[in-house]
Amino acid sequence: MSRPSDMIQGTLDLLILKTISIEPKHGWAIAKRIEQVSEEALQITQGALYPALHRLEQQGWITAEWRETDTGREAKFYRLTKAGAKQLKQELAQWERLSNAIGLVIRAV
Amino acid sequence: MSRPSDMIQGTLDLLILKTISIEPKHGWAIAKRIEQVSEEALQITQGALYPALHRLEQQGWITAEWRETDTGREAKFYRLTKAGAKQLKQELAQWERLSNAIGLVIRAV
DNA sequence: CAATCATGCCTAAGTTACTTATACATCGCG
DNA sequence: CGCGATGTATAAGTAACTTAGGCATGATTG
Repeated sequence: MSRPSDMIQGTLDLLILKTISIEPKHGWAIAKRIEQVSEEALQITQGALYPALHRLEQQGWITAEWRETDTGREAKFYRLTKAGAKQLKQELAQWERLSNAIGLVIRAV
Repeated sequence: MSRPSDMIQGTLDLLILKTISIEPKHGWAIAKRIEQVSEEALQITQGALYPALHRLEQQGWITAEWRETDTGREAKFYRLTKAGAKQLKQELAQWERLSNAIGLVIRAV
């Protein structure tokens, strides 16, 4: 038992891609940003975050580079690739399509 | 490889509960109804449907009864229990909360 | 009248993306 | 100098799918 969680399965990739599309960030900052923007409704655990980042990197949708953070430590900054931007667009469209569809069902009478 | 699918993981229970909350239905009809109401955006495969129904029944959220369909054949009609109605309410609230949160993230600038 | 499609229920094996738990390192602070 | 915050990472377990079957009956059609 684990549900209900503070995640909708399969949306993490979308959230990550969207977040770094605005500005490259390191993993920890990506998670914090998503949590903050969602008003703490979404919680990104590290066990979900890092595997997702590696997944996205392996797909060629993001690339990593070690840089220094504001706080003066080394961290892996991720940015979108061109393929990643395309993927983001697709995942956004897919999300809109499916979440609207669910809306139709749950508001049906 | 299987994604992207025509499902958002974890929402099938909600869709089923909502659908039979309007009127008891048999499995096959539930799937057809969801597909129709969603304007074919959602596709419910039988491999997802029947395990979900058994899951929900085991949780005590729905109960089954063999009855005759319009087309004159025997089918298992499912209806919501009281606990199921409560569960539906919770899952609706959870969906609203999380899908809104995702909306915040994907519309952030 | 036989074949095929639609209706209806079901299960097994494989995959994916989570959860939970753990490990490790550095920095700032009291 | 210990502890919380910052930062990356992996392993084991699990839930809910996908894919691919199987089975039975009623209706349609060539």
